[in-house]
Amino acid sequence: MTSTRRVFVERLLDWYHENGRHALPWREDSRTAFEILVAEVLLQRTTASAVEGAYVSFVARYPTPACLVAAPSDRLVDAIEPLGLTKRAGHLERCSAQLWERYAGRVPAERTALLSLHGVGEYTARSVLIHAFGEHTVAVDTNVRRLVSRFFGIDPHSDALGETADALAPEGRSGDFLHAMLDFAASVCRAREPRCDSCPLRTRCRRFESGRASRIERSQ
DNA sequence: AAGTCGGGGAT
DNA sequence: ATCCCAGACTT
Repeated sequence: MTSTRRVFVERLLDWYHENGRHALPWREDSRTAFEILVAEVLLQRTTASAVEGAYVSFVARYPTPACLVAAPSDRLVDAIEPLGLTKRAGHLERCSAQLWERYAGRVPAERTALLSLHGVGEYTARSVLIHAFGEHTVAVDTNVRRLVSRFFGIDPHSDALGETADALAPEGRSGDFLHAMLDFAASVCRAREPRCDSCPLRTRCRRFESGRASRIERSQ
C-alpha cells in the first residue's frame, strides 16, 4: 500500500466519521440480507434521498422473498413508481422467486450465486457481499468510478480502475469504506462542480493538481 | 457495443 | 432545458 493510497483511505474514513449519511435506514445493523438486497436494487441509478422516502414502508410490507412473491404485481409497481425504472418491480419479483426456489428463501453469500439472480449485476452482488456478509472487497458504482478516476488519474473505463479500487479496501471495514466513498462522491467529489476548495484529498488529487497547473499556466 | 428504462431533484 | 442518480437487461 503506497503512501498516497493510505492517505486516500484514512482521510476518507475520517471524513465519513464526521459527515457520513449514517441515518439512512438500510444502513441499520439490524437489516437482514434480503432487506439489504432490496435496498441495493432500489438504489440502482436512483438517489439515496429518493429511496429514503420509499424504503421503510417497502421492506415492512415485503420483509421476505415469500412475502414479495405473494404480493400483487400492481402494488409492487405502485411502490416503485416514484423512484422511476419501474421494471425493477418485475426484477424483484423474479429475483424473489429464484431465491425461494434455489436457495430456500435465503440470500446466498457467494458472488456467482448472487449474479445469477435477476436484477443483480456486478455492483449489487458485491455490495450485498460487503454489507450483508462482511466480505473484504469494493463495489464500483458511478460514484466510486468518478472518485477513483479523478484522484488517481485513471481512465474511468479501464480495467485498472476496478483493480485499483479493490486494493484499497481496509481490512475489516469494507462496509464503512464503501459508504465513505459513496457519501463523499455524492457531496464533495460531485459529478458537476466538485467542491475541491473544501476537499480533504485535494493535496494528493491528480485531477486537482492538473487543474492547478493549468490555472497557473493561464495566469502567466 | 449500444440502446433503453424513468421519476425527481439540482443547476 | 439539461444533467444526474448505490445499474442491469435486452437487442
